[in-house]
Amino acid sequence: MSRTFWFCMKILLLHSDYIEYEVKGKAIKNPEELKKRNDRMEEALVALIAVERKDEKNLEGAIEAGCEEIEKVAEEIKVDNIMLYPYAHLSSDLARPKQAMDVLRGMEERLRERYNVKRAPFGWYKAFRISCKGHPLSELSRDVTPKKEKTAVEREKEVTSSWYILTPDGKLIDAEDFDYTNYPELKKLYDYESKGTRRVTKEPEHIKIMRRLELVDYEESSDSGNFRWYPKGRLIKTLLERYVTEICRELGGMQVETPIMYDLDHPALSEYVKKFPARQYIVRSDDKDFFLRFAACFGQYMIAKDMTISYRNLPLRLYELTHYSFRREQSGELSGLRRLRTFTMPDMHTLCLDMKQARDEFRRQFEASMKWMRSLNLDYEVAIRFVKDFYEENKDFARELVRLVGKPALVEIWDERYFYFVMKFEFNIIDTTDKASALSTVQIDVENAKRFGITYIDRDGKERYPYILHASISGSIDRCLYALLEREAMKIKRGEKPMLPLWLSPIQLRFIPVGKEYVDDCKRFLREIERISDNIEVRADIDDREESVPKKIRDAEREWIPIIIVVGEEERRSGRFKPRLRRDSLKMDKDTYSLNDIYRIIEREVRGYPQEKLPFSPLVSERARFSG
RNA sequence: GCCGCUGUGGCUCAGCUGGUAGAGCGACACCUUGGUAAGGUGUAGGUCGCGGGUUCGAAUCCCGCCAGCGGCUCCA
Repeated sequence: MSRTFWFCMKILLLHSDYIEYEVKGKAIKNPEELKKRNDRMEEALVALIAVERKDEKNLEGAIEAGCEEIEKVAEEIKVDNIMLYPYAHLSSDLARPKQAMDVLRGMEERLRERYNVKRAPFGWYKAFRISCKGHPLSELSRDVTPKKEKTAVEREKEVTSSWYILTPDGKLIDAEDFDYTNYPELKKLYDYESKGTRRVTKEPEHIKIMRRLELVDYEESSDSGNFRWYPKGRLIKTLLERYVTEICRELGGMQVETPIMYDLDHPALSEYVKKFPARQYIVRSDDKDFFLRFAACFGQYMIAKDMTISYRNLPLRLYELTHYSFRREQSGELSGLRRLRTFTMPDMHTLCLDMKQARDEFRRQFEASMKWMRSLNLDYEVAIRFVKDFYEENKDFARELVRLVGKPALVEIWDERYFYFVMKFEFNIIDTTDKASALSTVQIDVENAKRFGITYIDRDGKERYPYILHASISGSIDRCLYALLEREAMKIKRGEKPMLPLWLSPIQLRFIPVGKEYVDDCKRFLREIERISDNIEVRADIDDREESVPKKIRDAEREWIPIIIVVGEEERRSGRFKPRLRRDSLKMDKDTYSLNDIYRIIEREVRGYPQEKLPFSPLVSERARFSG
């Protein structure tokens, strides 16, 4: 089973008349400090112990389980004396010395509560003599599986969920009884979230599209779920990153940058990370293990705990674009741009004075997320999740959020809290295979301020723990591209032309000369557009290849280019054009367009969004192909 | 991670009751000098995912591995 880890400490138990040893010399570089060079114990249960590498993942658990085994035997054979004796030869996969010593010391301390305990020093060669009693119970070996703290996943399983639909007019309806006639996608979200079993499925459409459009591709020489981004894909990603960063800064986020890896042994971090075993990439450096961050939480907690914060400074927001976050998902869980092992995500943490302030900030961030989804022209389904008690106290707040989005939302209520938050929302998009994926999300965290020692000084001069909002306004940037492509793929199925929002289109405008003698005219038009634009970068290019006009139009259409202009004698003479406009909404009420009209169309669509130049030569003939 | 399916030129795929490879697109060259979704001809390009095995001989059969997709699981 993937989530069960057998941490094995090896113990050999001997019931002895006596044991004695004498230290001879160092066995490791930095052995334990010696208190005695030799020692002896009568009528002792001798525990020869090897702490294994796997025990390192849960030192406390190893100590506890190891002691339990020893106590069980001590009970049976009725001894009061226990000798703990480090004995490396029982294992070929030893823990590192520091960790092993910690375990042995921990066991000594705990056993001392009920027994006379001696412990042979760690890291020394010793001569020893044991007189074993030889009765049936006098020689036992044990593989010890430590006590394991329950993971969040396991705890979640014990929590029961209730599902409802909350309508904009404030009605909470059992999700099974809701009439989904006008909300087919909300039904898909509910089915996916609550039941999650599907039969007929195929590859999601975005995978072929992202490769065909030369946006993103697999990278076989890396680990699974680590992709390469071609210029057009990187351009889109850059624009998304810049825009979500703008939104977060407008919300008051102070942009910071934090390390991508953290010490696995850090007390507060490890306690937290342990709840998600085997979800991390581990990087080894000298003798230390580091895990790669799966969000920006840690870095920002570490900053926040060292800050001097007054109640007057709240709400206080730290923001970072995690380029990258790492989650070592199981191989079978990876899927195109939907689920990666390495991805980019904005992560903002807002420290709040009290629950009222937390709600106010939550609402602002909820609205910012709505703005984000609108900018990407994405339809989404809203899920809001609460711990039951918290919902009871915040019913009005729930209604308010649903009123803001103006459509019914899926509400999940947990009977108890299994994780760090009391409430969260997500905006989910439904893809071509009817799967739901979360994009924007905000959570109210009531636990981590205490765990990480994040405090502010209140009016009365006392230290208090703030509530912490975790916000990812866009969700994973990679996943946003997945969402864009999937939603366009659905349009293709309905017979509509796919198109990215103009501000994200790698090429917004293409000139197609009818013959090579018109390439110079196209260049002239291109310069003219550039001259007209002031703050806007119009991404325009020229298909100067020696191909037929229909062929070049076909290629431009297949690239989803929103505005295509054929240039020949007519256009050279008049300076007026008959553009192919991919969406009716781009059209103006006229037969022919001037360059100025074309510019105005683009400007209208991209104003207020980040601007980037064309990421390659404006001459199509000069560009190499990246993939199919 | 487990189970299933897939893996053949840059891309999409054919060939697979064993006799060492084909097409279309793309690239390149030439012809065509084009008016709103594929103009024509030709050329080059392949350790048939990787590693073993069976066989006189393996893209084809067997075993192992890797990768992709799907299902389970999972999604901090």
